[in-house]
Amino acid sequence: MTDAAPTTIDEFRSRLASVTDGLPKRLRQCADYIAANTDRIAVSTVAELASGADVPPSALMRFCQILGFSGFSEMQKLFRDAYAPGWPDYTTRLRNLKDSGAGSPSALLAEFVEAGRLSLEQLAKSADETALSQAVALLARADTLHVVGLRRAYPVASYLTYVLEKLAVPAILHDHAGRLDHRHALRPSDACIAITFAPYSDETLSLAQDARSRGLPVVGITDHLTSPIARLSSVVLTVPEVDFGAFRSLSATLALSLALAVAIGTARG
Amino acid sequence: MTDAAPTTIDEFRSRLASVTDGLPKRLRQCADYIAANTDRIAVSTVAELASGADVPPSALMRFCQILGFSGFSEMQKLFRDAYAPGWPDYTTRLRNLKDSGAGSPSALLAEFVEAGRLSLEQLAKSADETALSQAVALLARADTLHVVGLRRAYPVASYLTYVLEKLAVPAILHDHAGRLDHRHALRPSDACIAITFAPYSDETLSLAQDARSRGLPVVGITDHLTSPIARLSSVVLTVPEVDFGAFRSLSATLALSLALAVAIGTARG
DNA sequence: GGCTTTTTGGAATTTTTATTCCAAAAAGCC
DNA sequence: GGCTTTTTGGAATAAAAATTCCAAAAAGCC
Repeated sequence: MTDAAPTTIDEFRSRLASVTDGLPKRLRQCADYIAANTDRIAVSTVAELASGADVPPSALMRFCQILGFSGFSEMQKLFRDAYAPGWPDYTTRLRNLKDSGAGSPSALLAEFVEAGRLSLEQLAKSADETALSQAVALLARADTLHVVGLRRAYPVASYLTYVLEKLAVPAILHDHAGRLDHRHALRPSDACIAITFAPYSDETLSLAQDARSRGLPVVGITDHLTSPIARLSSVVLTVPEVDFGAFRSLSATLALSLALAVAIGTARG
Repeated sequence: MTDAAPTTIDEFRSRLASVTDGLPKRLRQCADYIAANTDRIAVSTVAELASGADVPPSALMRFCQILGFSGFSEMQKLFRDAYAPGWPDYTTRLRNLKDSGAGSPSALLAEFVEAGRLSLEQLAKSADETALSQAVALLARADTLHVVGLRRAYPVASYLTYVLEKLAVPAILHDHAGRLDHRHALRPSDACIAITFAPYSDETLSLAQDARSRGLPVVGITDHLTSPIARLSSVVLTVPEVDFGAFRSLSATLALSLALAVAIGTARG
């Protein structure tokens, strides 16, 4: 109760977690609200936070003291010092880039950077952890992984295959080079990763279909749960990719693919 | 002078820019300091900002009014409210993902998302606008673009080629499939884009060397100005890609490549 | 160089915000 | 059910911050 005040945000979080249980009703409301709105501490007043937590200001004051601070101000100082908004000089710079005129290379770069960043943020927010774990489990116990992705999904498919290979996971990239078809390489103990975005590529769907009818598990990486690949897949991973102009950044898709590959590599030991 | 107060941060910035010239000494100090520290407005007091700008608090108050606000508090409100969509649940969510245990798929995803985001931010901060414009100019007046990038640079090279093709810019991907070599396709009126990261691929360097000795302009996309591709290039674009584990996110490289491709497409009309 | 206008700094004031304290309510205990 | 302890809400107070105002200084003008 009279411990020293947390001096870092990580310390703050663990203190918060350790103190939350065994707190009376009102103080618990404070703890819950603060945990869910940690980011607003730096820019709010006691009254604002208290009303958000639906408690009187005095309750919130007491709560700050329970965490070890002398009062609200001391707690706020921690967050104000650490405050680095999602736009330090980064946003300023983006703005400068864009200001150099619509259509200029710099402005385009700014747009694509922004599209990539948004995609990644949305991925973090919307990623389905359960599906991801299922996909890893499924793919980790397969012998060989068959990766397919064409057109704009091709860079992802090729990188995924590259990383899998580096991790000593047997993987075949079905790239349709020379219209050669390796679908007879699909063995029942294998698994398939199919990547496709609207407009969905027939060749990709066809390979997934083939894998499915041979009894291979199929993991689909696509843009929506309504994508045609969904019906063919055992597990579907959706990626909310933000386009700029007609082109998608692929940042989110690559991040997801990398995570998938490394998780598979780890699971296989 | 008595315009309405800015209601968005963009508006704020342009107001600031338009008002800065023709301001007396002290007020100008305010303008400069605020422009450089916009991000701290939300979490500072008048006194703190004033002392940062090395002016008395009253000067800063006057400055707020010149911008159209009734006072400092109104200006601060703009930034405190706008802060909501910076980290709101995104950072919390990332944290949750990571908390699910080191090595878990979710934790890996969080790491790659973070690596990608950092890469993009650094790219925005460090991008060399001049070099980018030069590269676009050089590539826009070439007949055919020869794109080369192997191993981990291959996904980038392939996507770049895909996008160029979509934009009706003639492009050849030198993918070394079947060890076939297209270097005789290099014509003096063409140009070359070579992408390579440490450890630099010999084949990529060799093709760039060839292009150079035939008098083609070479644009290098690489990790450092000291990269071996730099000596072979007419223009070098560096990308500060953040790795996680042994693998790079490629987000920044792809964003840069996309911007390059679209700028070339636009410049060619 | 004197006069007018603009700019400046700081002290005084007002407003807002944080913090304390205590009586009432609730919860726990015998 | 009465007694003790804990928890709570709100009014009172203290502290801090924002804002105003004005006299002095500086700059501009004739």
